[in-house]
Amino acid sequence: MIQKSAFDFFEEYLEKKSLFKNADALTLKFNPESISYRDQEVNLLAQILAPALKNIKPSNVFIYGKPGTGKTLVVKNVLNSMEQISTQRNIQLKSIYLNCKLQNVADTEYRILAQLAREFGRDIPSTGLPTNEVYNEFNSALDASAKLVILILDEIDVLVNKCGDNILYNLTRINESLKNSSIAIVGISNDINFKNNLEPRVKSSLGEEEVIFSPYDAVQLKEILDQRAILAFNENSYDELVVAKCAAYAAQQHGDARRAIALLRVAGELAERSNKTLTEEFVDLAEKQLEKDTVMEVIKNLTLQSKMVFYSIISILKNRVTPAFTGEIFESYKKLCSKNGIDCLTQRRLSDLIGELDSLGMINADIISKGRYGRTREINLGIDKDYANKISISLCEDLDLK
DNA sequence: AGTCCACAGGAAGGGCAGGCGA
DNA sequence: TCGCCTGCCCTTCCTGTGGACT
Repeated sequence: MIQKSAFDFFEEYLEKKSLFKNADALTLKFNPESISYRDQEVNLLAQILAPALKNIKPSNVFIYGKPGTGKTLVVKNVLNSMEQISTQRNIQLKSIYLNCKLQNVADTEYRILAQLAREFGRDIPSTGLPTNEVYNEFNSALDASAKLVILILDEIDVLVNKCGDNILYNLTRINESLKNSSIAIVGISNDINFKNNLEPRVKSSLGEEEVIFSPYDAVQLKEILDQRAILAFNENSYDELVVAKCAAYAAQQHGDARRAIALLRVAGELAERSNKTLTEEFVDLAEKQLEKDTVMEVIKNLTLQSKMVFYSIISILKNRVTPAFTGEIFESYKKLCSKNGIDCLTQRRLSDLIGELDSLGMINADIISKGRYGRTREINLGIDKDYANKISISLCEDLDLK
């Protein structure tokens, strides 16, 4: 048999008519002209922020809603419009967007301030300066710019959970020391109870306005997907039922439009690779694929010790139906470490790592009491067992375990 | 009602790497 | 080179906890 060369493959690929007309319409970076079912939220946010165009500091705003409900899209859309107008009319306005979930970028007080100071051209090292000094740098740069700044802190709950709420208090207090500028904060959070956990002094200095985004229902999701599908795919390249199925899947997951769009994109890519039109079967395959991609991505980013702990958990659970407990996982982990010459952490630290694996969804760990036999975590796998076994094999190879 | 177990999880601090200015 | 600052990972020490057992 003559082997097909990569050259032939690419030739064929270029000749073939693609399912996609504009695949970008199904990506996160795509910015639609209008945002369906979010008129109220757009108007409310625009009303709150509008004073900035007259150089009056607007109220701080908190935006709540489940993932994929259009929060970030709406905020970016409103601020784009404001920036267009401010450029046209020479209004001194600047918006800065920071995602507090981005590790090593904006996930600590120091890093956020350093990023902000850099936005104004100040050269701040990634570590080394006292936080106070970075505050001073940012203050003076901001004041010198004589601009009104709207600071968007996306996933603000992640920041506060990690670093406490002091940073929010300090950011709101900056205004007191500014002569020529001011700063307003737009906080975006997936956690609707986020503000309840803030200290009263922070709450009073921060939360002046709130906008709440409710989840999309299946009908709304379908219409959103319909619009994107028309932009993304060529005519007759997909089955009408595909969009409905993607919408239904996403509606089950608290109306997450982001997930629905990703599902449609992956289903399209799978169909394209199979040289077929996009039908319902590819949506099922895409759902499985997305699930696996998420898990693999999480595992790839785990530290060595977290991988060791996860491997120990899979090893214990793979051959039984009953859950595991912290103590036995620690024992198994210790043996694994000593067998492989790896430094063993304390049980205290292991407990934290189990908590982290739980919050990542890799395992389900519930605290239970076994009465006289103590209090512990009851641990089950958060992923499919067969898939966990495959992961355990790949971890074994990755870590070169004996 | 008191005891006991097997942890959970908070607080404090050590050690390290990376960066700065003197 | 040294002292000082940061973030990060980790340990040690400690108190708290829920329910079975006595």
